[in-house]
Amino acid sequence: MAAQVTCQVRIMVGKGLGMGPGKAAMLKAIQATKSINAAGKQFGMSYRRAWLLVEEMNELFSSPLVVARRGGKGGGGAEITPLGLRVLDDYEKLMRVVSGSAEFRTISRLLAGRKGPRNG
Amino acid sequence: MAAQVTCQVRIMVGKGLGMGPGKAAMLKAIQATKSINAAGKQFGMSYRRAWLLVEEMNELFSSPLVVARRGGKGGGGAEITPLGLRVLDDYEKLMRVVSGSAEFRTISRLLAGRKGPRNG
DNA sequence: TAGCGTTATGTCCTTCGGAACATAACGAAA
DNA sequence: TTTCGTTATGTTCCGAAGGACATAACGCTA
Repeated sequence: MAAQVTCQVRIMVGKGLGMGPGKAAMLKAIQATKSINAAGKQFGMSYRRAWLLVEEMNELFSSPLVVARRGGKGGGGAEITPLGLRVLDDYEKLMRVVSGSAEFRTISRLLAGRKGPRNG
Repeated sequence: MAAQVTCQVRIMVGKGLGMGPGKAAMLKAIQATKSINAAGKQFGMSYRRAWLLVEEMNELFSSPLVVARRGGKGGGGAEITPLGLRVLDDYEKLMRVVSGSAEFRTISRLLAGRKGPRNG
């Protein structure tokens, strides 16, 4: 069984990560679960790490991608803002552009046809 | 001064990195310098690390992307194979596709217009 | 044959990202 | 006012990745 060949796109701000697969997945999961905690758990991620990702995203853009409230019904929750939705949509479109490109398919084919079995 | 917004593409094989910015840069530098050692130094990289990158690439594809010889005139050297050249070309084309896409420009603009100054 | 610069490879050490754990704040509902 | 689940934040610990250092192999050239 050959390991799957996939691609990732990272948007860098200076030397740091602005937007990537992890943050995008986090946005999507928050959109679905309305909770930072629940979203993080979908990836086997500690709440702390999930929250730090959200914090990072919110700091990076001119206005937050995620708003959260604590206390109250269900203990609290979170949801993505219109800006968050827009960024998420654009990122996913970009992923489709790359995944569907002839260049990716070419490299992918070359990588898939390698010799021995590898981990992963 | 706003930090520069750039993008990276990573081709993953299973959980591991198949081709990315570092390996592509390494390929390009070897092509230019005909030396793993000299190529690595261009990025302030130890010879060991540079060689490990090459080793990894050669193992990943069905045939090597880089061939090296030791001893002889100049102590030895390295160069990229036709397959290496092809992979490098395709990767660079893919980078241009992403960099030139409307989606990247959109996210880039949103990131560039953020609040406080950041490191990087 | 001695010298030189590069490839090839092993070992130790440091650094850093993330995991694990702990704790406080919050506000609706019972 | 007690309970509950979530957000918010600090501290400590560990493993993996990379850097530093050491050494051998190699083959042309002088």
